[in-house]
Amino acid sequence: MTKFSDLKLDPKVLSAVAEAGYETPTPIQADAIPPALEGKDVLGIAQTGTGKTASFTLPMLTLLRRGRARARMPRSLVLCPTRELAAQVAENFDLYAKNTKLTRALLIGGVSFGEQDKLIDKGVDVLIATPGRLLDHFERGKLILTDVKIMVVDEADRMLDMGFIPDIERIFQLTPFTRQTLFFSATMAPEIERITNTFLHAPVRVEVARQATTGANITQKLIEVTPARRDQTAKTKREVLRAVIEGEGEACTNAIIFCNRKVDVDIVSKSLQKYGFDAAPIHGDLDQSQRTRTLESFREGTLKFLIASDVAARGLDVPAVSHVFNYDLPMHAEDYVHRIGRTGRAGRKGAAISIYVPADEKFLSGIESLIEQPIPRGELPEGFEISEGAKTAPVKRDDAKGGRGGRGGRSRSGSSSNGERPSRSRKPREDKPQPEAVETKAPEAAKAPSQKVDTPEEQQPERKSERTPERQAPEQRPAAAAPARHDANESDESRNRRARGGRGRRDRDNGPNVVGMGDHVPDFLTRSFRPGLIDSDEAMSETEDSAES
DNA sequence: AAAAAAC
Repeated sequence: MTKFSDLKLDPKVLSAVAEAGYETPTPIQADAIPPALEGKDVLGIAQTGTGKTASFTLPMLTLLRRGRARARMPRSLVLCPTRELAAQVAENFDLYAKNTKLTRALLIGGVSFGEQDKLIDKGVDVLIATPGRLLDHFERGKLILTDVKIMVVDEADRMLDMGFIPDIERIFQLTPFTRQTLFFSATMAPEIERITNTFLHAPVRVEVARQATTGANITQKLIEVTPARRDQTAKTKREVLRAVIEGEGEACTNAIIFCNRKVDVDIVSKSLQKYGFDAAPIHGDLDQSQRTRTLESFREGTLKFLIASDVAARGLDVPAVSHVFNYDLPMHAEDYVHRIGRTGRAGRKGAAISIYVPADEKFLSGIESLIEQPIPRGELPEGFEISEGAKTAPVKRDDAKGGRGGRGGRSRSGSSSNGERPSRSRKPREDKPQPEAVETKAPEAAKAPSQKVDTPEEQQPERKSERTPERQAPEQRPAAAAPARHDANESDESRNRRARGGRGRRDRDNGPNVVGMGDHVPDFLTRSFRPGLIDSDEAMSETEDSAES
């Protein structure tokens, strides 16, 4: 069997590989490294998790050992679709270059130019970049690409998905025709084919068998959920998520929870935090520094639950994730494979549990036909019912918590988006028998305290002095205690809701009184609800709105 | 139909 030592790598590079504990190359490494070392173009068709990064890093370093970088003229270029992937490649580079004097710069967005400029000016051997920032540097005249000897395109199909192909073509054209190109893609879409035909010269095609789409060591499960009412879908899914996580118990050492939308990443993350889970969000709208920090702590194991958009679906190397949860089924079947591929890596066991609602039917059938098998249906842990079980909320209710539960159930009705007043002025439950509506609300409120009701309070002690959280259902607290970023979401949502129907409805209900209501509103609010922060904030803004209209 | 990436 081939060893790294058989591969004609530079001794300094080889020693770093050995020091990192690697002896035997993966198939793609064994196949791609030799032609790359010969200076040939390589077209690698491989998924992430196959050892792709080293398959271009090691030959690059070896080839670059001859020669030196000149100011502003990098000698090689690695392009990645996301900042995190670029950072990861940079880490790999550091690892394997540590015994050499080769230098690199990481050019990604979201961070200041200063440091990057400095490195470029000094001259680096390798630029690792996302396309936008690279072109930005170029357009500012900071960067000369005519000395690029080796160019790597990583995750080309994802670049395609993300609309980067024009940028990639442009960058290709800025580099010398004589460069060596190493090009990696998980699939060969027609557009990818076209690019490779245009920019690669007689490439050696290296293909690793498609990852068993669903690694045998990954246990998959699908939890079917039918929410009681469509407008409760999100809340129900959060309940189910918590139940499923808790159902996994100790087996779940850490997990990535995927959502399709950034806003849901924030909401789910915040919701889990509120229930005492060690959770943090990651998606493209967050500060790069926060993204980096969050990912770092997740890797270190100090963060247990990473709530993620598909920014984290592919390529992120987090060695030991015990679980992947799909809060949303991905819309693209491919992404399902990528997402669950975050667990069960390196031969470890993994579990992938997905939440399914009827609206996901299209996505599910796409996934199941891609992986050529049905995802085994699972059940919710004890206390929950599924399938027809319109409400997945537990039917049982802990009497000891009765008072709190009842109260929580009531105040929760509109708490999640500050929609108290609109929903309150709505004709009560005209579409539902009242008892049922009550029943769907009370159980969660009752269940929540039985879980970790005290934890959120411990986590947010600074709020205690301002309000009386112990009298409020957990679901209600965070809106006030939430970080500013999320508050913005919440208030947007509530603003929209008011704009759409809340106020209109109330106008109908209350007639002209509404307009002149400003001074009276606080009174009715204080009588009907706890005068918490949420309510008074809401009262303020709505009062102002009303006064203007 | 959504996310990601430049400022």
